[in-house]
Amino acid sequence: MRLTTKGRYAVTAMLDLTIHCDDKPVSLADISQRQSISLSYLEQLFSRLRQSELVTSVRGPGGGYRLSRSSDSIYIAQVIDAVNESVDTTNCKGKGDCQGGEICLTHSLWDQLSQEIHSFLNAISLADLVARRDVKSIAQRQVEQLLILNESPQAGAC
Amino acid sequence: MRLTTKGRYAVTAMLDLTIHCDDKPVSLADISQRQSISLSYLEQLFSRLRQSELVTSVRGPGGGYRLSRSSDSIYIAQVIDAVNESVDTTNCKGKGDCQGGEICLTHSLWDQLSQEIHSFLNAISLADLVARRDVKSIAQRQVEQLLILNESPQAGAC
DNA sequence: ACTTACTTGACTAAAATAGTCGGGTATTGG
DNA sequence: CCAATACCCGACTATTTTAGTCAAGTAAGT
Ligand code: FES
Ligand code: FES
Repeated sequence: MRLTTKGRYAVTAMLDLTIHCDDKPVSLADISQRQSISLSYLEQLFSRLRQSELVTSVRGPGGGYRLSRSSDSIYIAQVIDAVNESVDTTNCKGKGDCQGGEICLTHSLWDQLSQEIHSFLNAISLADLVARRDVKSIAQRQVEQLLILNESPQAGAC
Repeated sequence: MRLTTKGRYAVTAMLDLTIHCDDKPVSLADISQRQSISLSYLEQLFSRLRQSELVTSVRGPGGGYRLSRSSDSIYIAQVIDAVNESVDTTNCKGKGDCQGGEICLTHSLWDQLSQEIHSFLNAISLADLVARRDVKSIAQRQVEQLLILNESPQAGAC
């Protein structure tokens, strides 16, 4: 099992994408600033997200990324899977051959745990997260901090 | 979050300890053979398990390790915590200061997931695992394989 | 004494993480 | 057309973690 900043960044970026406009695509530079994630790293992550068809891209000036479908049909587990290749906690990738081809003592435990985690993350959509009170207020704060920092008078709060 | 072979080995070894006798202490050499885990690595793990007071040690010939208390009051989460320092999935160790001292967008999600995993692993005791049908039969297989391999006529199946 | 088996600490090869860097290519506003 | 924007892609790297090894002990039983 791996759940590190890679997966966290991916979910954070997708959430930022969900929050900021359904009309115009969002550039990685914007996400990078708001979420304090390195631009180059974001590019790497979005390459995977695009391959998994969670986002679509628009090139050229004014371009950026868009969710490929409605935010209530994109689940956290899918985002993590896209960048992190599964939340499997078994050692054998579910095959049951840990101990020289044979199943090990604790296989069933890890198998069960994996299912538990997966169903938890698969029950939460991006839309669910956006609806949370704390997420709303943090997003608000991030936008305000950025306006102060940039002094850019683009008041277009979608 | 980290859940790697370190945690898995620890749980496996503790389970082996639970299965093999409540009367005489179990040596690491035995566990090493049955579970195919390097002896030196086991020593390292048991050092942590002993510090967390999950096992007690007996030195000298015939010595080994014993569970420090009844197997139905040792939970998987405790074993993993002992070697793996928590199954926390947040980036901030629960402090909420990911983003330059401020809380990040996804903190509450990871916090919730951590609690989910912890309560799952904290609801399963070593005794619960031993009672499982698959665990019983795998343990049986391991003992038989070892007898064939060693030709040691210690028929003392506790 | 001698052997068994725990105890401790330092060391290491290999892998994964968390990025960076440098060049592309498509699009569009002027 | 042209230059700026912003996605696209692959290679490269420092750091950290994992998964161990190795050596030199110490305590206890026979
Ligand atoms: S984890 Fe699946 S066989 Fe060991
Ligand atoms: S994970 Fe806790 S603040 Fe970001």
